[in-house]
Amino acid sequence: MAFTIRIVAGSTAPIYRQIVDQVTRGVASGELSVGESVPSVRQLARELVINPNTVAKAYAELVDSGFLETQAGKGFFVAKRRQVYTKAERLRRIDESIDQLVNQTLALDIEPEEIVQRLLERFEKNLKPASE
Amino acid sequence: MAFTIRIVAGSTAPIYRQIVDQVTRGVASGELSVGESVPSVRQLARELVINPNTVAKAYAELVDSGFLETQAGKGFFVAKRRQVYTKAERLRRIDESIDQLVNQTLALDIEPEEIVQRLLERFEKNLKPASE
Amino acid sequence: MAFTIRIVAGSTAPIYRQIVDQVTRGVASGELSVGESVPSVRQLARELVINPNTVAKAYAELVDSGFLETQAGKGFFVAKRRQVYTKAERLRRIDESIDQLVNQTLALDIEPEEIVQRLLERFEKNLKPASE
Amino acid sequence: MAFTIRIVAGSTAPIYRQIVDQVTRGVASGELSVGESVPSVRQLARELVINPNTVAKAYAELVDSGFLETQAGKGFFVAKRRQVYTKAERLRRIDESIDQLVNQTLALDIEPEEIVQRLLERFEKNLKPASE
DNA sequence: GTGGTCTAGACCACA
DNA sequence: GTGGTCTAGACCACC
Repeated sequence: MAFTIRIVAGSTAPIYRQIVDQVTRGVASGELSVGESVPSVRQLARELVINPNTVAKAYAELVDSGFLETQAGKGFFVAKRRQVYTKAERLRRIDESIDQLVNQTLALDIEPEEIVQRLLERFEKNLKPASE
Repeated sequence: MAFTIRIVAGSTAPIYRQIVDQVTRGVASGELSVGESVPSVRQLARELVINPNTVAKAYAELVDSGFLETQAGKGFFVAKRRQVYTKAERLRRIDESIDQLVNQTLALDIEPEEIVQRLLERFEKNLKPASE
Repeated sequence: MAFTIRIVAGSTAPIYRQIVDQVTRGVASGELSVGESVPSVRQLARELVINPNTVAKAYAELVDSGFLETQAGKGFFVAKRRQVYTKAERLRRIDESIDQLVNQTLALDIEPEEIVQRLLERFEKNLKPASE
Repeated sequence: MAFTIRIVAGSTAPIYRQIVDQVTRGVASGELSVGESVPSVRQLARELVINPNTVAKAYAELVDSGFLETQAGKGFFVAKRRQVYTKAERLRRIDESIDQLVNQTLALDIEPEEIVQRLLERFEKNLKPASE
């Protein structure tokens, strides 16, 4: 079964980010297993009707962050998971996102409980290998 | 003690965003009370060693979202708190922040439980008008 | 025929306001439909012979009030119509315009009846998707 | 009975505008009659705790638009009403305000009927010599 | 002194 | 090519 990636046109997230996120999730959820190949840059670009540069950029970032490996002439494969950022660096980055969420919660006058509930729902939806 | 704003150089958040967030927090936490003035555009720009336009952009956004009011020739003042956005619009905006947090969590391979815990800590710290 | 925007030099309204108003009308009248793109910041700036920042400021306001959406690197698009502001906030904003009209009417010594009549005419002209 | 002017601190309208508007209304409503004197610049500035320049500027505009006359060494008096703008010019100016109101009505998705009703209320309230 | 608007031009991220 | 951010500096209205 081929791993499929979908681009949401209207999304605020840039296309290359959407690709990165979906591959990341595929690996995290186990839908993509170590050693498995992902679509070639050109093929995925054709499928999604986007610029190959955009796919290449996404894959480059995935290689950089340790999710993919490239084998010259053969394509991209799911890498053995390794951490590229130190724990401290990862927490610093995630804390910026947490801060922003807390700020928005205050700014929009929403109950923290409501935020936590929505966050948990989102985590559940994204962690199970979607049947969709 | 005067209300102070600090810009973090290494942050991914743009300067004007950092100003918006900190004033928002100041108002939400009660550190800034209704009718109180905030530093003038030029003064804050001098303090932070940034361009006045950058401060003006941040303040304009705060006026639009109902946190500040302006009196031409006199300055910006903390506005009476009011609900500007519909519930649907507020959820739409908060969901963008939640999505970003979920994506980062997966991308950085951090346990959702850890995120939720950190978020709860942050809420506690920010919702009680800290002694700080 | 492409959607065109015109700037009136002698107007008291600032340029960016004129752009905001005309795009708003275009969307409200249906001349611009959902998903359609508006001229790029740079192109419109060239056409109107104004600074790109001025266009950007207008577009940013239109995004904030829910009329446009942005896709970085691709442009601005007409957003699906949604209610962004609470009823109270909308009345607060419209009352500012009403106040200004009443003040001008008194200052210019014009009969209120004449104002009401002109206003009604204007509503009729603008609310039916004109053949123009 | 002295003619009193009140300044609303939180208003978006500049102070000098508020003075101009209130004197204009006083004349239009008949509360101030031809030949009657208005408070001196210095006295009004003291009363309102504002800068005398601000009062002077307002009075200058009222003289310019024909509502007041000045008699050297004696003060300012309500002038015999005369029109300083041509009818066409007055309509052009008022039309800008009408346009803005129509735009806001479209932008905020408010029923024209509601606008007309609020406008009429406002006219009524402002035309009768307020007992307040 | 204050804010509001506009220009010119730079650098970056994204497609 | 697109938008997003920031700087530098101008001119105006208002206090």
